[in-house]
Amino acid sequence: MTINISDVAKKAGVSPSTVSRALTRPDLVKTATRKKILEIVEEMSYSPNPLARGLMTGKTNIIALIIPNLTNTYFAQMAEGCEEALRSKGYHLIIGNYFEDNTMELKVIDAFLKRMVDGIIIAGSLTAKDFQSIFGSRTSIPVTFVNHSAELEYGYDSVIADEAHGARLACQALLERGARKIAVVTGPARNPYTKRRLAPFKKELQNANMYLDPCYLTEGHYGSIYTGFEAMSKLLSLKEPPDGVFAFNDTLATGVIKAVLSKGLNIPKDVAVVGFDDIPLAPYLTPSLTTIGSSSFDLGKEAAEATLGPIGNPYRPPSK
Amino acid sequence: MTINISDVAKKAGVSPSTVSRALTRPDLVKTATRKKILEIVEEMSYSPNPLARGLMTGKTNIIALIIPNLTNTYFAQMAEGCEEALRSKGYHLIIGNYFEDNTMELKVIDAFLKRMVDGIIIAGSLTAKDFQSIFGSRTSIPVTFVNHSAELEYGYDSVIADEAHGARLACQALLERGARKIAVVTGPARNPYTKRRLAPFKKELQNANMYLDPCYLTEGHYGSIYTGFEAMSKLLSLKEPPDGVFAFNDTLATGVIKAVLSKGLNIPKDVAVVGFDDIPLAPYLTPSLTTIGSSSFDLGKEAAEATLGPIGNPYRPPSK
DNA sequence: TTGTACGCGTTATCAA
DNA sequence: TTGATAACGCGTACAA
Repeated sequence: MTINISDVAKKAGVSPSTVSRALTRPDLVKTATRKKILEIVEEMSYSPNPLARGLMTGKTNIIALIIPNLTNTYFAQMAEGCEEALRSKGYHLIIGNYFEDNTMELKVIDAFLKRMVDGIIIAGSLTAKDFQSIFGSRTSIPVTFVNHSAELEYGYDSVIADEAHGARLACQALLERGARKIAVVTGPARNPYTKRRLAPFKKELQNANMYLDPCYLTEGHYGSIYTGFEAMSKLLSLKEPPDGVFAFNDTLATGVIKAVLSKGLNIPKDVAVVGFDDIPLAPYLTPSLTTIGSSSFDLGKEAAEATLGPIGNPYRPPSK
Repeated sequence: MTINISDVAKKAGVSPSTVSRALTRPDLVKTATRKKILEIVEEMSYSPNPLARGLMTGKTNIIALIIPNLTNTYFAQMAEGCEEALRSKGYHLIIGNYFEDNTMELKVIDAFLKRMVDGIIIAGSLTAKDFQSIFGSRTSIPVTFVNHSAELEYGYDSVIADEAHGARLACQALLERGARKIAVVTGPARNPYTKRRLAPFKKELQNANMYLDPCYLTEGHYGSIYTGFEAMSKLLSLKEPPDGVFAFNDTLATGVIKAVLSKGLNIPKDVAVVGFDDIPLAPYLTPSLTTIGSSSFDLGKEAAEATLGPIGNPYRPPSK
């Protein structure tokens, strides 16, 4: 049926092992033989069966990415970053979208461990601590956490955006625009993104001798524009509405802007709005959304590279 | 190291083949033995090595999705639809994003064929005809085309949105809003999406005794908000600017809106804008974008189901 | 530098 | 209904 290594060997007048070597460790094969073998490989357009190869090496050349959803451009970009980095090294990206359902997140990871992926990138809600206690005994493949800060102590790699810096910049941006009654629309309080953005933001406010009034602290959901709309609507109905808002991601910010405009207010004259993350849409929202970047594409790329790091790349990537 | 089928067999006091049967075709095994085997499987938390299994069966339980990018929510939703459908049947989705580069599209498909995926879903620029002539001889796995209309004749499945209907609705929506000088911002002229939307739109215009003035026919790129902005800016600088615009997807529409507003014009009073696709962001753009739906999530789901159809599902999906 | 022989973990075949 | 044996296609000791 499909052509295999012995077919090539026969045609080249060598043994299968020599073909194998010519493909995986060319330096072990005499130049002449190697050249001939590679020619025939080309000619017959042979390519090694990855399943058989995997069975021997214990590798699948597949990396899994765990994310809450794909329609949030933040994660879509991250996936693109992963894919680009992986492909250049002959690896493939398998998607583990858990649709914002934490129970499903565990099932998805479980399935990937069974599937024997070569590495896992977790940009989800699971912490290294929990991963350790749930899956730790079952695997020794590299796991990289994205945007979880304290994972190193558990022996996992971690790639994080400098969110503290971003949060401080966001605060400064609002102050520069003259905002004095500053509110925030955060994601869920227990979410690590939220924590890492809120604390430095508050601290920066204090540096300016201000503080975050508790009634200006509202909460939405990172995946839902609507919750941003709701939160901002509430803020605007206060007897003393804010004149500056920091939305904790651009999804929320989109809802915030909608709420402001639907009350007939002007941005940034009446209310200044600053978001986080840098989805490509941002500059085209009307009015333009001021956003603090934390390129998720780069984050994904770095996570992929970190994951491949310990694995190395024993086989040449599919040439051509 | 990792536990295998003989370990289970030994503990259960049966042969490996019986364990295999108990797992893959339970009806061939006596109830008592099966029950005992499954218990032990559970107890040892054994799960079959997918590589070895694949080597025997010739299946990987992986389906590839070919798309131009992931940051366009249209395709992100499609991927989500695919993944949901696949996971429920024990399959996995591997991402083939070709970053809008048609040369890369071919390489990506080539890589997947080598990887021995069980099926391919192509939502890209490649037509069935070209796929046939380039890869036809190399594979017998099911291939499903998304939004390419004339693929059946080449023996491939095809899932398409009813774009003609959508285009007609878009036209009607503009007319109802009183638009009489109607322009379009299309994607690339040779793109199949463009073709399938443009013709019916023109025809519907004719039904209203109007026609599409060539100078109102502008072209952008489906992946770029900015080209929509540019195209619309051009239209607005005509001595007789349009009072209604059909943008061929919501990415373009976003740019179009930005262009209109930046000229100080009002939507929909001065210019009515209608888009295509139904990205979740649309209702939150300001002003709201009128959009004709063609749910890409469902499209992806249906494509996945069509792809699995001929494959069937010989193994029970990873239980629990 | 190359070939032989074996093993990776599973399913398929066939006989019992 | 079950077990023994032979594949699947490859990489790797080991010997030559």
